[in-house]
Amino acid sequence: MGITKSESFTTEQNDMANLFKAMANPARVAIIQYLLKVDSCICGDIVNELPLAQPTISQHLKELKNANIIQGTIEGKSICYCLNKEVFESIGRYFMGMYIKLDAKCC
Amino acid sequence: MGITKSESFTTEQNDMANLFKAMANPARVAIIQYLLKVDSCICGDIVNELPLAQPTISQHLKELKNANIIQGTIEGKSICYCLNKEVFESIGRYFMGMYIKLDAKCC
DNA sequence: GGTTATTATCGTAATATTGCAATATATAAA
DNA sequence: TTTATATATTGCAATATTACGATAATAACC
Repeated sequence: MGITKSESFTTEQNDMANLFKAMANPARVAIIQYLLKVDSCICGDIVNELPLAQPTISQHLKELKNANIIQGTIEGKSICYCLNKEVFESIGRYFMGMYIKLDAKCC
Repeated sequence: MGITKSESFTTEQNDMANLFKAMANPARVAIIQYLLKVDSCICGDIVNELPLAQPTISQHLKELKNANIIQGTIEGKSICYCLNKEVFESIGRYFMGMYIKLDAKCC
Protein backbone atom coordinates (compact mmCIF):
# COMPACT_ATOMS: atom_id res chain seq x y z
CA MET A 1 0.00 0.00 0.00
CA GLY A 2 2.60 2.61 0.95
CA ILE A 3 0.50 3.17 4.02
CA THR A 4 2.08 2.00 7.25
CA LYS A 5 -0.27 0.42 9.76
CA SER A 6 0.63 2.96 12.42
CA GLU A 7 -2.41 2.13 14.53
CA SER A 8 -1.05 -1.38 15.04
CA PHE A 9 2.01 -0.12 16.85
CA THR A 10 2.74 1.83 19.99
CA THR A 11 3.15 5.59 20.07
CA GLU A 12 6.78 5.12 21.01
CA GLN A 13 7.40 2.86 18.04
CA ASN A 14 5.75 5.34 15.70
CA ASP A 15 7.68 8.24 17.20
CA MET A 16 10.99 6.46 16.78
CA ALA A 17 10.11 5.55 13.20
CA ASN A 18 9.20 9.16 12.43
CA LEU A 19 12.42 10.43 13.93
CA PHE A 20 14.44 8.04 11.77
CA LYS A 21 12.33 8.94 8.76
CA ALA A 22 13.30 12.56 9.23
CA MET A 23 16.96 11.57 8.89
CA ALA A 24 16.43 8.97 6.18
CA ASN A 25 17.43 11.15 3.29
CA PRO A 26 20.94 12.17 2.18
CA ALA A 27 19.96 15.82 1.76
CA ARG A 28 18.71 15.97 5.33
CA VAL A 29 21.81 14.13 6.57
CA ALA A 30 23.88 16.72 4.71
CA ILE A 31 21.96 19.58 6.30
CA ILE A 32 22.53 18.11 9.76
CA GLN A 33 26.22 17.57 9.07
CA TYR A 34 26.59 21.10 7.76
CA LEU A 35 24.96 22.59 10.84
CA LEU A 36 27.24 20.44 12.96
CA LYS A 37 30.34 21.48 11.03
CA VAL A 38 29.83 25.20 11.34
CA ASP A 39 28.89 24.67 14.99
CA SER A 40 26.70 27.72 15.24
CA CYS A 41 23.51 29.15 13.91
CA ILE A 42 23.36 29.52 10.18
CA CYS A 43 21.38 32.45 8.96
CA GLY A 44 20.37 31.79 5.43
CA ASP A 45 23.10 30.16 3.40
CA ILE A 46 21.91 26.58 3.46
CA VAL A 47 20.48 26.85 -0.04
CA ASN A 48 23.93 27.68 -1.45
CA GLU A 49 25.48 24.73 0.35
CA LEU A 50 23.42 22.00 -1.24
CA PRO A 51 22.93 20.94 -4.84
CA LEU A 52 19.16 21.20 -4.64
CA ALA A 53 16.61 23.82 -5.58
CA GLN A 54 15.39 26.27 -2.97
CA PRO A 55 11.86 24.84 -2.62
CA THR A 56 13.30 21.39 -2.10
CA ILE A 57 15.58 22.55 0.67
CA SER A 58 12.80 24.54 2.26
CA GLN A 59 10.75 21.37 2.36
CA HIS A 60 13.59 19.36 3.91
CA LEU A 61 14.13 22.04 6.55
CA LYS A 62 10.45 21.91 7.34
CA GLU A 63 10.60 18.16 7.92
CA LEU A 64 13.64 18.49 10.15
CA LYS A 65 11.82 21.19 12.10
CA ASN A 66 8.71 19.07 12.45
CA ALA A 67 10.85 16.26 13.82
CA ASN A 68 12.36 18.72 16.30
CA ILE A 69 15.84 17.98 14.97
CA ILE A 70 16.53 21.61 14.12
CA GLN A 71 14.99 24.86 15.13
CA GLY A 72 14.74 28.06 13.15
CA THR A 73 14.29 31.58 14.39
CA ILE A 74 13.45 34.50 12.15
CA GLU A 75 16.28 36.99 11.98
CA GLY A 76 15.44 39.92 9.78
CA LYS A 77 14.78 38.71 6.30
CA SER A 78 16.54 35.40 6.72
CA ILE A 79 16.09 32.52 9.15
CA CYS A 80 18.68 31.17 11.56
CA TYR A 81 18.83 27.42 11.90
CA CYS A 82 20.59 25.31 14.46
CA LEU A 83 20.59 21.76 15.75
CA ASN A 84 18.58 20.65 18.71
CA LYS A 85 21.14 19.28 21.12
CA GLU A 86 18.74 17.27 23.26
CA VAL A 87 17.49 15.19 20.35
CA PHE A 88 20.95 13.93 19.57
CA GLU A 89 21.61 13.16 23.18
CA SER A 90 18.45 11.10 23.48
CA ILE A 91 19.03 9.23 20.24
CA GLY A 92 22.58 8.55 21.27
CA ARG A 93 21.48 7.24 24.64
CA TYR A 94 18.83 5.09 22.97
CA PHE A 95 21.42 3.32 20.86
CA MET A 96 24.13 3.12 23.48
CA GLY A 97 21.48 1.65 25.77
CA MET A 98 20.69 -0.98 23.19
CA TYR A 99 24.35 -1.73 22.75
CA ILE A 100 24.83 -2.22 26.46
CA LYS A 101 21.75 -4.40 26.80
CA LEU A 102 22.80 -6.62 23.94
CA ASP A 103 24.79 -9.56 25.10
CA ALA A 104 25.64 -10.80 21.65
CA LYS A 105 24.60 -14.29 22.67
CA CYS A 106 23.97 -14.98 19.06
CA CYS A 107 23.90 -18.05 16.91
CA MET B 1 9.83 12.83 -7.98
CA GLY B 2 10.29 10.33 -5.16
CA ILE B 3 13.79 9.86 -6.44
CA THR B 4 16.53 11.11 -4.17
CA LYS B 5 19.50 12.72 -5.89
CA SER B 6 21.92 10.26 -4.29
CA GLU B 7 24.68 11.09 -6.74
CA SER B 8 24.78 14.63 -5.39
CA PHE B 9 25.82 13.48 -1.94
CA THR B 10 28.75 11.64 -0.42
CA THR B 11 28.79 7.89 0.10
CA GLU B 12 28.78 8.46 3.85
CA GLN B 13 25.69 10.64 3.65
CA ASN B 14 23.90 8.07 1.54
CA ASP B 15 24.96 5.24 3.85
CA MET B 16 23.67 7.07 6.90
CA ALA B 17 20.40 7.87 5.15
CA ASN B 18 19.97 4.23 4.18
CA LEU B 19 20.64 3.05 7.70
CA PHE B 20 18.00 5.42 9.06
CA LYS B 21 15.62 4.40 6.30
CA ALA B 22 15.91 0.81 7.46
CA MET B 23 14.67 1.88 10.87
CA ALA B 24 12.11 4.40 9.62
CA ASN B 25 9.09 2.15 9.97
CA PRO B 26 7.18 1.17 13.11
CA ALA B 27 7.09 -2.50 12.15
CA ARG B 28 10.86 -2.57 11.82
CA VAL B 29 11.26 -0.63 15.06
CA ALA B 30 9.01 -3.23 16.70
CA ILE B 31 11.09 -6.09 15.32
CA ILE B 32 14.27 -4.50 16.68
CA GLN B 33 12.67 -3.89 20.07
CA TYR B 34 11.40 -7.44 20.21
CA LEU B 35 14.82 -8.89 19.42
CA LEU B 36 16.27 -6.62 22.08
CA LYS B 37 13.66 -7.62 24.65
CA VAL B 38 14.18 -11.35 24.34
CA ASP B 39 17.93 -10.73 24.30
CA SER B 40 18.78 -13.83 22.33
CA CYS B 41 18.28 -15.38 18.97
CA ILE B 42 14.72 -15.86 17.92
CA CYS B 43 14.09 -18.87 15.80
CA GLY B 44 10.90 -18.34 13.93
CA ASP B 45 8.20 -16.70 16.03
CA ILE B 46 8.48 -13.15 14.78
CA VAL B 47 5.46 -13.54 12.54
CA ASN B 48 3.28 -14.34 15.55
CA GLU B 49 4.55 -11.31 17.42
CA LEU B 50 3.47 -8.67 14.93
CA PRO B 51 0.07 -7.72 13.53
CA LEU B 52 1.20 -8.06 9.93
CA ALA B 53 0.99 -10.76 7.31
CA GLN B 54 3.85 -13.17 6.85
CA PRO B 55 5.04 -11.80 3.48
CA THR B 56 5.13 -8.28 4.91
CA ILE B 57 7.28 -9.34 7.84
CA SER B 58 9.54 -11.34 5.58
CA GLN B 59 10.09 -8.21 3.55
CA HIS B 60 10.85 -6.10 6.62
CA LEU B 61 13.31 -8.70 7.87
CA LYS B 62 15.00 -8.62 4.49
CA GLU B 63 15.44 -4.87 4.67
CA LEU B 64 16.86 -5.07 8.18
CA LYS B 65 19.25 -7.76 6.97
CA ASN B 66 20.33 -5.69 3.98
CA ALA B 67 21.07 -2.79 6.32
CA ASN B 68 23.14 -5.16 8.46
CA ILE B 69 20.99 -4.39 11.48
CA ILE B 70 20.05 -8.03 12.03
CA GLN B 71 21.47 -11.29 10.88
CA GLY B 72 19.69 -14.55 10.25
CA THR B 73 21.03 -18.06 10.20
CA ILE B 74 19.13 -21.06 8.97
CA GLU B 75 18.30 -23.47 11.75
CA GLY B 76 16.43 -26.47 10.53
CA LYS B 77 13.17 -25.40 9.02
CA SER B 78 13.12 -22.02 10.69
CA ILE B 79 15.53 -19.07 10.72
CA CYS B 80 17.19 -17.58 13.77
CA TYR B 81 17.43 -13.83 13.88
CA CYS B 82 19.45 -11.62 16.16
CA LEU B 83 20.62 -8.03 16.39
CA ASN B 84 23.98 -6.90 15.15
CA LYS B 85 25.64 -5.39 18.17
CA GLU B 86 28.27 -3.37 16.30
CA VAL B 87 25.72 -1.40 14.31
CA PHE B 88 24.08 -0.08 17.44
CA GLU B 89 27.40 0.81 18.94
CA SER B 90 28.43 2.80 15.89
CA ILE B 91 25.11 4.60 15.59
CA GLY B 92 25.22 5.39 19.29
CA ARG B 93 28.72 6.77 19.00
CA TYR B 94 27.72 8.81 15.97
CA PHE B 95 24.98 10.57 17.91
CA MET B 96 26.86 10.92 21.17
CA GLY B 97 29.71 12.39 19.13
CA MET B 98 27.32 14.92 17.65
CA TYR B 99 26.00 15.74 21.08
CA ILE B 100 29.46 16.33 22.45
CA LYS B 101 30.49 18.47 19.49
CA LEU B 102 27.43 20.62 19.74
CA ASP B 103 28.03 23.65 21.87
CA ALA B 104 24.46 24.80 21.81
CA LYS B 105 25.59 28.30 20.97
CA CYS B 106 22.25 28.88 19.48
CA CYS B 107 20.17 31.92 18.79
C1' DG C 1 4.80 53.40 -1.93
C1' DG C 2 8.16 50.28 -4.88
C1' DT C 3 12.25 47.17 -5.06
C1' DT C 4 15.09 43.48 -3.62
C1' DA C 5 16.27 39.37 -1.00
C1' DT C 6 14.84 35.36 1.47
C1' DT C 7 11.88 31.68 2.62
C1' DA C 8 7.30 29.22 2.11
C1' DT C 9 3.51 27.15 -0.40
C1' DC C 10 1.13 25.03 -4.33
C1' DG C 11 0.75 21.98 -8.00
C1' DT C 12 2.45 18.20 -10.28
C1' DA C 13 5.35 14.44 -12.27
C1' DA C 14 8.39 10.66 -11.25
C1' DT C 15 9.60 7.24 -8.25
C1' DA C 16 9.58 4.66 -3.71
C1' DT C 17 7.37 2.28 0.02
C1' DT C 18 4.00 -0.58 2.26
C1' DG C 19 1.06 -4.44 2.64
C1' DC C 20 -1.03 -8.56 1.16
C1' DA C 21 -2.86 -12.61 -1.65
C1' DA C 22 -1.10 -16.06 -4.32
C1' DT C 23 2.46 -18.86 -5.06
C1' DA C 24 7.06 -20.82 -4.80
C1' DT C 25 10.77 -22.82 -2.25
C1' DA C 26 13.00 -25.45 1.40
C1' DT C 27 13.42 -28.44 5.07
C1' DA C 28 11.75 -31.83 8.51
C1' DA C 29 8.90 -35.43 9.70
C1' DA C 30 6.05 -39.29 8.68
C1' DT D 1 7.70 -39.91 -1.46
C1' DT D 2 4.17 -37.43 0.60
C1' DT D 3 2.82 -34.09 3.93
C1' DA D 4 3.31 -30.34 7.01
C1' DT D 5 5.71 -26.18 8.46
C1' DA D 6 8.47 -22.05 7.74
C1' DT D 7 10.20 -18.52 4.93
C1' DA D 8 10.83 -16.14 0.33
C1' DT D 9 9.30 -14.21 -4.01
C1' DT D 10 6.06 -12.22 -7.27
C1' DG D 11 2.63 -9.08 -8.67
C1' DC D 12 -0.15 -5.48 -7.72
C1' DA D 13 -2.93 -1.61 -5.62
C1' DA D 14 -2.80 2.22 -2.44
C1' DT D 15 -0.26 5.69 -0.58
C1' DA D 16 4.10 8.39 0.47
C1' DT D 17 8.21 10.78 -0.83
C1' DT D 18 11.17 13.63 -3.61
C1' DA D 19 12.15 17.34 -6.54
C1' DC D 20 11.19 21.49 -8.91
C1' DG D 21 8.85 25.45 -11.49
C1' DA D 22 5.75 28.93 -10.56
C1' DT D 23 4.17 31.86 -7.37
C1' DA D 24 3.15 33.85 -2.86
C1' DA D 25 4.49 35.81 1.47
C1' DT D 26 7.57 38.40 4.46
C1' DA D 27 10.83 41.76 5.74
C1' DA D 28 14.52 45.09 4.96
C1' DC D 29 15.87 48.92 2.29
C1' DC D 30 15.38 53.11 -0.54
